[in-house]
Amino acid sequence: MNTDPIKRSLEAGGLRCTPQRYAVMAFLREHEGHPTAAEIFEAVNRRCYSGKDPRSSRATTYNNLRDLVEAGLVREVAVEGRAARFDAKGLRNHHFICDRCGKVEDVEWYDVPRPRSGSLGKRVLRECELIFRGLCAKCAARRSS
Amino acid sequence: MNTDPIKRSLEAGGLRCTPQRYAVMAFLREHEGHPTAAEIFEAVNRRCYSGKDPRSSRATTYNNLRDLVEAGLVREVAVEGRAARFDAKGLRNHHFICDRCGKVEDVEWYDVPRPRSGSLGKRVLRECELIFRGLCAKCAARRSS
DNA sequence: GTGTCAAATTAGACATAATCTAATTTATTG
DNA sequence: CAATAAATTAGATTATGTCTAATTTGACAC
Repeated sequence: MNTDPIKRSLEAGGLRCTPQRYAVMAFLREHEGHPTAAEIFEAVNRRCYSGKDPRSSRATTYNNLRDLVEAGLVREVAVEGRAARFDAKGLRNHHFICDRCGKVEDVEWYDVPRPRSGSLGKRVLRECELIFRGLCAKCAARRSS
Repeated sequence: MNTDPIKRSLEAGGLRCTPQRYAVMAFLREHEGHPTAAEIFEAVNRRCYSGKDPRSSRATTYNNLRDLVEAGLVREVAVEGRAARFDAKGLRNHHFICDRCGKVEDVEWYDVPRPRSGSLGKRVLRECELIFRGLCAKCAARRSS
């Protein structure tokens, strides 16, 4: 009986369940932050997520991230900066980006009022995310010291 | 008498007013979209914004974009995708990102209700931007054809 | 358990985006 | 005009991401 949630979500997304994909999903699900592809690549090669030899090539990690994003299982986080960042598509979050250190933190989701009628013209709205900016708790504490 | 707004804004930001910087600011102020650094580099080398030889090296364009962002005169737009995108810090906008074609469009600003008390913990909030996602007018029209 | 086969992986080459470096130029100021 | 720190430069370098052809493999049918 197939009860593993990662395996089920891959299959639901039309993707084969390979050890490399499993490792990426497992890492993103237990990792709190928003890692870059390089961080994900290093992680899946450092620790065994799937019980098998975890080695994965860089191209595979990039390919898999793209496939998982397209399948809706992983989301790329909209942040400034050089490298793309990812998180597993669990609960939706808003994000807080620190002006000083650049850290991206999850903020509990709440629904945002839609823009007033006509504001979006003929666009079709799917989602509305908030990006908060300011100083994270750590940088705010440093500034007032 | 120094009345040029670009020159004044550079000086207010603590930066020397060089022809290369002037050209970047001028381009971003009149450009509606959110160009990449490569597009900015090509533009400032294609057309004379400052009345002088517009040539600028790639490193200079990148250096200047970084300095202008740090000085608060230009903002990097938070979007997914490979290359950073920029706009001049004029009127604040929200953004609409198309799921299909990736285009980033400005949406007229309105203030968003702040998150409920305690939600942000000890962070210091400066700004709250909305990112809308869905289909742009063009892609929405194509889909229903 | 075996065979099939399309999906996926691989390793390294390649492409794109962005940064670094040391020498040189220049904007600003006195 | 001279001084000087800020800025520019050109190309090397690094970081990020993609491509390619050969090989492997997950899932399925039998």
